[in-house]
Amino acid sequence: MRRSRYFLPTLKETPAEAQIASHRLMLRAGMIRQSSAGIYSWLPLGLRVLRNVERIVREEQDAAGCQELLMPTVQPAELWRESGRYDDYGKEMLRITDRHGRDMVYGPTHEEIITEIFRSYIKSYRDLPKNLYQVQWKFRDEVRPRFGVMRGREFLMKDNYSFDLDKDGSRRSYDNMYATYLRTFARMGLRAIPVKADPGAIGGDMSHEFHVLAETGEGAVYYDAAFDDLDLSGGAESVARLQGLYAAADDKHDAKACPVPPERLRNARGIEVGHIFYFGTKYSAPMGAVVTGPNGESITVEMGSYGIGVSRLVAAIIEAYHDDAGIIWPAGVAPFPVGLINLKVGDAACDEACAEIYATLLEHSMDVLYDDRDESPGAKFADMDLIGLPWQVVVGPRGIKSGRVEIKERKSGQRQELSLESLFAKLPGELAETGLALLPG
RNA sequence: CGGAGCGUAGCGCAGCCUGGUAGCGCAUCAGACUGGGGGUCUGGGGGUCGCGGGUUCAAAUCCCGCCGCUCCGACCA
Repeated sequence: MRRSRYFLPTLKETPAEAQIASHRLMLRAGMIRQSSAGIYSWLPLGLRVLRNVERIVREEQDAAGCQELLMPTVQPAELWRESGRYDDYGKEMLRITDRHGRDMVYGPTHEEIITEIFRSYIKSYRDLPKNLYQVQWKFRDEVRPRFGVMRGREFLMKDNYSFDLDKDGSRRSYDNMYATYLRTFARMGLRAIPVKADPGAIGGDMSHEFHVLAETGEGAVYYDAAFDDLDLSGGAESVARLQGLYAAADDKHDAKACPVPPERLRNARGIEVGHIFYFGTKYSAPMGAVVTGPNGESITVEMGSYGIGVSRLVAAIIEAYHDDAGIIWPAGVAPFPVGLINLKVGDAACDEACAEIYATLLEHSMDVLYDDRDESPGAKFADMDLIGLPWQVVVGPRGIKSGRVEIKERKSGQRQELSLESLFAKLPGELAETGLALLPG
C-alpha cells in the first residue's frame, strides 16, 4: 500500500483525553476515532490489527472443534424475560423500542439467543456435545467508559457456548476452552494468567478470567509465584496442573483463606482479556433446552460460555508492546509485516529502487506499507516507529550510491545494510516464509 | 450514580478574572529549497468561541439552563 494514498491520519501530538499508552498510541497511529463516549470507529490501520486478532481467535476456535455462526446484535426482550435477566441486568443493558412498540435490547451477550437456537433444533443426546461461537459487537452501557477501546461501551467479542449432556462433558468443554485460550493469547505474544473469578451477571459456579499483567490493568489479581516460571502457551503445562495452582481475582481472593504462603503470593494488576464460565443449567432450565436421553428421558443440557475481548486485546497488546517511540507489534497482529521508506522521493535512483523492492515484496505476498510521501526523513522514521511495523526497509541516496539498503527491526532497533541483490535473495526463502526473517539471527 | 473539571481551527493550547475587530504552535494548501531521525523560507486557507436563553450600546468573556466530553470512586469482555 502506498502511504501517500493510504488513509492513515497519524498525529504528532497526543490528544488530551488519552490517559494510558495504548489509548494514546491508537489515536496517534490513526487506528481509531472516537465517535462518542466509549464508542469508536476503526480506521484502516486499526481495522487491520483487529482483523488479525480475530483471525487468530478464529483459527484457535476452529482447531478446538467450535463452529462459527453469527447472531444478531438487536435481540427481543422476550428472550431475556424468559431467562429472568431482563430485570436483573440493570442499566448496563441498552433497551430499545421498535416502531411497533416492541421491547428490544442491544445484546450485551448472547446466552439467550444461542439457547433459543439450540433448543429449537437439538433434540437428541446423540447430537451432543456442541460448541458454537461468533465474533460479534456487543454493547454494554458502562457507567464510565475509559481508556479507549480498553473499556468501550461498544466492543467486539468472541463468545462461544458449549452444550453437553452432563457435568463431566461440560467440564471437558470447559477445560478445552481453558487450554484454547492459553494458546490464543500466546499466539499474540501475550502471557495471560488464568485466575479464579466471580461469575457475576453471567452466573454459574465455576469461572476463570484470563489476565494479561500490566500496570495499567484495571483489576487486581493474586497468584502463586510459580506462575511466573510456567509455560502458559497452552502446550507443555497441563490444564489440571495450572488449575491446581492458586490465582484469584481480587473479588475472589480472601487473604485469610489463601493457601499460598505470603512469600510466594504475588499481587499485580491485570487486563482481563478473556473469561470462561461453567454455569450448568442456569439458562437451559428456564428456557427449556432439553434433549432426549438414551432411555427416552428428558435431560436438561449443561452449558458453559466463553468470551474473549477482541477489541480490548488490540489495546492490551499495545500495553504489552510499546516504547517511547510508539507501538511494537508482535508477529501475526501487525497491520503490515514490513514498511518501506523512501527517504528522497523524486530522486530517480531512490524511486526506482523502492519501486523494485515494493513490487518484489508484493510478488512474495508480503503486504508492505510504502512511505512514498514527500516528507522529511525524520518525519518518516518517527511515523514508521509510531505505527510499529516489525520491519522497515530504508532506501536513501546515501545507501543507494553504494547499492545498499537498510533493514531495521523495530523491536530491537537493530539495523543492517544489505545489497539489493542479497535482499532479493532472501525474498523467496526466509522472508517469504516467515515474513520476519529479514535479519539473520 | 456520587464528586471534580473541561468545551475557542484537524491536534495541543492562550484569551475569560477586569466585556470592546478571535490569537499562538503544530497540522493543512501553493511555491521554492532541503534530504539518514518530526528540516528551512515565502505566501495562503480554515472559527455559528458546544447549544439555547438572559444582562449590556457591545458577550468567547458576566448570569441561568441544557448538551457533550474527561478525570476520581462503586460495576464489567
